[in-house]
Amino acid sequence: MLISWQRGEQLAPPDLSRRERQILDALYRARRATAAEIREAMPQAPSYSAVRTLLRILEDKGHVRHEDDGTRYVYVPTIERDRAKRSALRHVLNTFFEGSATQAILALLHEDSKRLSAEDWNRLTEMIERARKKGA
Amino acid sequence: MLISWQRGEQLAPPDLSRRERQILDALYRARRATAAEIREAMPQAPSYSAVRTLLRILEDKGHVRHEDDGTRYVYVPTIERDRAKRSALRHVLNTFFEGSATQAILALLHEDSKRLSAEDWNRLTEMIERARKKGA
DNA sequence: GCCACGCTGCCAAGAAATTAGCATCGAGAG
DNA sequence: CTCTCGATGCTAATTTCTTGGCAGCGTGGC
Repeated sequence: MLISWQRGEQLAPPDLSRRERQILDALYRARRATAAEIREAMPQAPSYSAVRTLLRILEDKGHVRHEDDGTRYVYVPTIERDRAKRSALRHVLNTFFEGSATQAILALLHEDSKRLSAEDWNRLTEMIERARKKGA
Repeated sequence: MLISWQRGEQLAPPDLSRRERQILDALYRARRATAAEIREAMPQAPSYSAVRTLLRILEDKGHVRHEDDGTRYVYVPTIERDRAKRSALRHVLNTFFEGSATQAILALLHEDSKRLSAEDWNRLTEMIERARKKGA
């Protein structure tokens, strides 16, 4: 059997440990936050001290930087949200959708169809039209 | 600042180590594969022996099972692809799209708009219509 | 000035993950 | 039957992660 990876991409081992990933994800979600805030946002959070250590490590590895806010640090991801976003999407696409955005969209629709309002649907259709023109 | 997690979900620490995730992902991509095949599909792969060990651990943890194929093992994820798929999507949604499928779809369209054929677009529109009716 | 508080820096122990190596076993060829 | 090959089971050692703890520093209250 042949297992192929699509496009030379986040194929590399994540380079982040489990906890590091968890923290980085929380940070992406928050966009910017202090160690304490991140910790609060984490279920089954490790100690405050641990979070700080991990943030320091993430900073070493270049995934995160901090800004001084008075006496404390506010952390921010270094890789732009947008790039990280696309990378994450692509990873899911490659793992579960054979790299096909269309398939993924279908899954998303299926997942959320009950929650969407009429207005959402209209916006969606509109979005597609716009994207279609842009792409063509 | 308040960082909120949406829906009680994969919030738990992944419970899988970096390597375990990597291997499980490869397996989801392949749908079924032997240790050797998985290893070949991994960039910066560890030794064959390591891959086997990790598969055994994944089996212990219940994420994977194996079937005998003659003299060797073929591994398969135990959690249905579909469920894993949804879980992965939701995670990305929560991390980068504020839980909004619509936003994610927009990103996917943006990402792929150049690659889609006219036929793809039609199918997409059709999909939306169908999902819309089904949801309503 | 002096203390309490909130935060940071650093470190070293303990736990977990990761790896390689070796012993084994069964199938098939000669 | 016997040897070889390809696979597996297991385990011990190493590396990396993860954690808590403690010292230090600046700010604000009293």
